[in-house]
Amino acid sequence: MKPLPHAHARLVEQAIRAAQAAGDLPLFDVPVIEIRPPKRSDQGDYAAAVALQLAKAAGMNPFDIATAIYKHLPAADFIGAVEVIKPGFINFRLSESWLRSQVETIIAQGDRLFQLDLGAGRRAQVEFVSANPSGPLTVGRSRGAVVGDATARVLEAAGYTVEREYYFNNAGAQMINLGNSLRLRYLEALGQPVTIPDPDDLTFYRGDYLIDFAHDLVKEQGESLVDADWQPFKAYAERRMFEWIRESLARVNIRHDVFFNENTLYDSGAVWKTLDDLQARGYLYRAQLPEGASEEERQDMGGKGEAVWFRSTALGDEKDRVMVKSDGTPTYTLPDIAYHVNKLERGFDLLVNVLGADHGTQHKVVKYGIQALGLDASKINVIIVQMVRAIRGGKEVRMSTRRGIYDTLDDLVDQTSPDVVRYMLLARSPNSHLDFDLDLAVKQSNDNPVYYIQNAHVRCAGILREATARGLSDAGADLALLGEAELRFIRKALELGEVIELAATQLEAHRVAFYALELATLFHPIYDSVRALHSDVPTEVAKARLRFYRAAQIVFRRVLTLMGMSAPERM
RNA sequence: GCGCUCAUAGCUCAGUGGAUAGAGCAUCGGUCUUCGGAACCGACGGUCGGGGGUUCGAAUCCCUCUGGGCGCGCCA
Repeated sequence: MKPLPHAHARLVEQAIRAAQAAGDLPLFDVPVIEIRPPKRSDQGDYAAAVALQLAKAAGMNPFDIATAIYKHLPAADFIGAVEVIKPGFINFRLSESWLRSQVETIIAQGDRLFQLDLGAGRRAQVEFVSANPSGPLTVGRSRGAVVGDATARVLEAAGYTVEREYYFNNAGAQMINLGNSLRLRYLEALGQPVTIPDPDDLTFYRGDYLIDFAHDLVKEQGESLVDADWQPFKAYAERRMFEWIRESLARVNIRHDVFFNENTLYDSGAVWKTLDDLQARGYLYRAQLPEGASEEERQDMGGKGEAVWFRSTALGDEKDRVMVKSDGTPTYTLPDIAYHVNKLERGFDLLVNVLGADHGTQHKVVKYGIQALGLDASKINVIIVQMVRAIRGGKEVRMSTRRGIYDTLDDLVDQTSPDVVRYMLLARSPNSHLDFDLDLAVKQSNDNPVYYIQNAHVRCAGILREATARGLSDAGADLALLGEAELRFIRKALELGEVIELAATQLEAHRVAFYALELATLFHPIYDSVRALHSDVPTEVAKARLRFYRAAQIVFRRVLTLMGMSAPERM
């Protein structure tokens, strides 16, 4: 099954060429033809504005162009009627008999409904979450998690082979800080005199979970670690956090295929090789200050030793970036570039990074790095997910993992449900900010679009269950008995193809969430009036309607699954 | 100050240069001999932040102003 706009567009394109050949239209390059459902149903099921766009190129008035296209339009089984309207719109209406037949098509497709082949089996990788394992997964991070997973699902539906990857960021200073923080808590748990740093000391992680870890560690290791440095503590904290984050993600139905460990980039030498390659291409220099540093910067940054700088300004960056600090250790950016080199080496055709807004600059530098190495940076696509602001009691809760202030995904799931959380975090354009009112989320979780959508599925399942109990089968139903309301739903259901295509090509998985709500909004009134098992309904009509509900159930299940949500049989 | 991003109904938000800008929630008023009820119907609610521009056509593109968020580290 292909999205219907393509099918229409092909007809229009053929018509334009035929009209040109016949001399009804002048010669011009045929543009990409956009077909879409109009806002109002009396304007047809699909409409083309191509004649208006062509007016200038063709030197004709739009209505005459539309008429010429109409005249040469080939026949097609899915087309019912075509109209040319005032300024030059061409409005298509789907054939009713064809629509009826789509009920069987939908049932036959089942869980592969609108499984597209845009990806043609090419390999895509979606990297998301990729949080430092320094604290539990926050609500803010969870947004990227949900968006990332939904994007992966949409790409799968579009025909890509998708890998979900978590870049496990376990090298670097923050993890050492984490190890040191746990070490303090460990000594504290042993009753040794320790001074817990004050809240402004951001090298100390103050979350209570480290206190729990410390007590567990005492149970497991006793006093054997009193003289140890940060290393065993880092390793322990990392392992525990890793398990925790993975469990939290699993609760909302998110599972990564690959956990890519930053340390391996060091172990394999990839980090230093990337540095050498940048050097060989002439993009590095050693200096205390970046080239062209201002007097101000000289004063701010003077006194430090020589660092290795990446001349990213040569590629359009606003300033050069440090790759190796004056103490000889790399910044985060260098392994990140090495990581993306690694991704490209693994042969993915499409790379998607889901990042928080606070990493908005970082990915640009990585791209400059990839470019500097002569690799194809255009394969790297970035979804910037804007920040989530948590609101509680009408006030903003400033979140900070280091300070130990945060709302976790676990808390939210505990208070609502995995499906509610997924939907709330998905049903929003990624680049719009999200104010998450936690009180409201909990309070309204029973009066939520999520249940409205799921209830559509429940109702379909329920009626089919009841039909089975009554010994009524929908096999061989006469779909000619379906009414206008049912066909209206089928029309909308067939838009799923376009939704998947747009969501995949534009990397906008939230479209699925809004579409699902529209579909449910259309469904419930139909369900209310189109009865199947009522005693007034003749058996043949009942069978046709049951067939319709079977198709509807498949559509809802497909849509819910695309969002990573459950499709319950009962509620 | 610079960069990115956002501003659409009371609230939370959709809206791929097309025709009369849409949902959910809230509010108000109805439906329901319950069968399948987390349901249905209706009403209220808009200078698409302000101002210019491009276009046959702008919520959508460009400029500018205002107001939020994020970034601007030899942190990650």
